[in-house]
Amino acid sequence: MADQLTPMIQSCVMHFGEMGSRWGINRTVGQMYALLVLSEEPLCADQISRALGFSRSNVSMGLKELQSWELVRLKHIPGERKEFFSAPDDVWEIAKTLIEQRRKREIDPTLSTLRGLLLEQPANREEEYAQARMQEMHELIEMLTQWTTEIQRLNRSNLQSLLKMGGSLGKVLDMKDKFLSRS
Amino acid sequence: MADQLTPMIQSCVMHFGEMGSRWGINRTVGQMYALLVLSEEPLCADQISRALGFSRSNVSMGLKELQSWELVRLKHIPGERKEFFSAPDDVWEIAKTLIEQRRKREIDPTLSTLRGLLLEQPANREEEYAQARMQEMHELIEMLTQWTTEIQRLNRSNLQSLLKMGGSLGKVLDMKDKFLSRS
DNA sequence: CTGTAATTTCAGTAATTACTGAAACTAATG
DNA sequence: CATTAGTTTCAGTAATTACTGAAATTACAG
Repeated sequence: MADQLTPMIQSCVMHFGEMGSRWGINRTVGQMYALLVLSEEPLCADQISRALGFSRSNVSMGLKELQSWELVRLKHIPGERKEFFSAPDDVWEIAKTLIEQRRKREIDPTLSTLRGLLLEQPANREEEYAQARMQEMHELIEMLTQWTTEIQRLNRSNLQSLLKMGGSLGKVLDMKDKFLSRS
Repeated sequence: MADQLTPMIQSCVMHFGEMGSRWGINRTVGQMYALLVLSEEPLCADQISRALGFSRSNVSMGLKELQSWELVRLKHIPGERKEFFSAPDDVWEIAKTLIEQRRKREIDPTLSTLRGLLLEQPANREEEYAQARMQEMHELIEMLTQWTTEIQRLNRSNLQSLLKMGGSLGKVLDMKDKFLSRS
C-alpha cells in the first residue's frame, strides 16, 4: 500500500474512521484497521503512519489496541527488520473476533453484576419488582449471547449454507415447525 | 421510587452507568434508563434528578436522547401537571428497540457506503483487492443484519420456545438437517 | 389574559479522551 | 559492545464530550 491512498480506499478508510467512534474504538484506530483490512500485503507502522498522516506513536498505540482485540496479527517478513501487521484474510474470522470481544466487554460484566444482585434478598416491594426486571434481563441477555455463541461456532461452509437460505431465521424456524409436526 | 435508592437498585443503576459509556450512551443517560426500567411507576424529571443527583437540565437532555432512541414513553398522570416517563414493561420490547436503533446508527451507514464504493470501477490491482474485501464485508454484514431482523420479528411466545430449546442455534440447525434428510 | 409550574435551550465550564513529540528502551548488525 | 533502526512510553496539549445554572420558552389554571 503506497503512501498515497487511492480515492476509493481513502473513502472507505475515512468512513471506518467516522464509524469507529460509534463502535467504541476511536477514529484513528478505525482508520488503521480499515487500511489493514483493505491491504493485500502486511503493513509496517511507518507505512500506516505515512498513509494516514498521524504520528508514529499514535500508530504504535493503535496497533497495541488492535492486538489487544486480537484483530491483527504480527508478521515478520524475512530479511526485514521491521514488524509487519495484517488483518485476518477471512472476513468471517474478523467478525467472530469482534463479536466475541464485544461480548466480553459489553455483556459479560453486566451478566455477572445481575447475577450478583439476584442472589440478594429483596428488602421490600420495590426491590422485589426491581429484581423481577433484573431476572428478565438476565434471561434474555443470556439467551441472546448463547445464540451468538452458536453462530460463532459456525465455520465458513455452514455460514455459506445459511447465507444461501437468505440468512433467514424465519425459514429455519419454519423447518423446525415442519419437522416437529411430522414427528 | 423514592429520593433515596435502596442499595440494590443503587448498585444496578451505577453499573448501567459504567456500562453506558461502552454502549455509546453516556454515563448519566445509562443511569437514568436503569432507574426507569427498575421502577414500577413512571417517574418525572424531578424525581430522576433528585434520585441520581444531577442537574435538572441534564435530565431533560437525557430524556430527550432516550426518546430519540424510542426507549421511553411519555405518560401523563391524571391530575398531575408534570410529565412522567417509563420504560416499556416488556424487556424483549426494549431489546428489540435497542437492536434496531443500533443497526440504524452503526450498520446501515456502513452498508450504504460499501454499496456505493462497490459500484465504482477498480482503477488497479490494489483497488480490485480492496473491492473484493468490501464485497465480502457487505455480504456478511447484510446476512447478519437480516438474521437479527428475523429475530426481531419474533414475538414473546416464539422467543419463549427458542429459549426453551436452550437458545441453541445448533439444535435448530440439527433439525434443519434432519428435516432435509427425511424429505 | 396573568401568573406560575414545568420544561428546554444554550453559553460557559468541567471532565474525559485522543494525539503528539521527545526521550527511553530494545534488539539486530557489524 | 557500539551503532543504529525500530518501537514504546509518557508528560503535555489539543479536541471532544458531558454537565451545569441561568435565562427563555411553553403550557396550564384561575
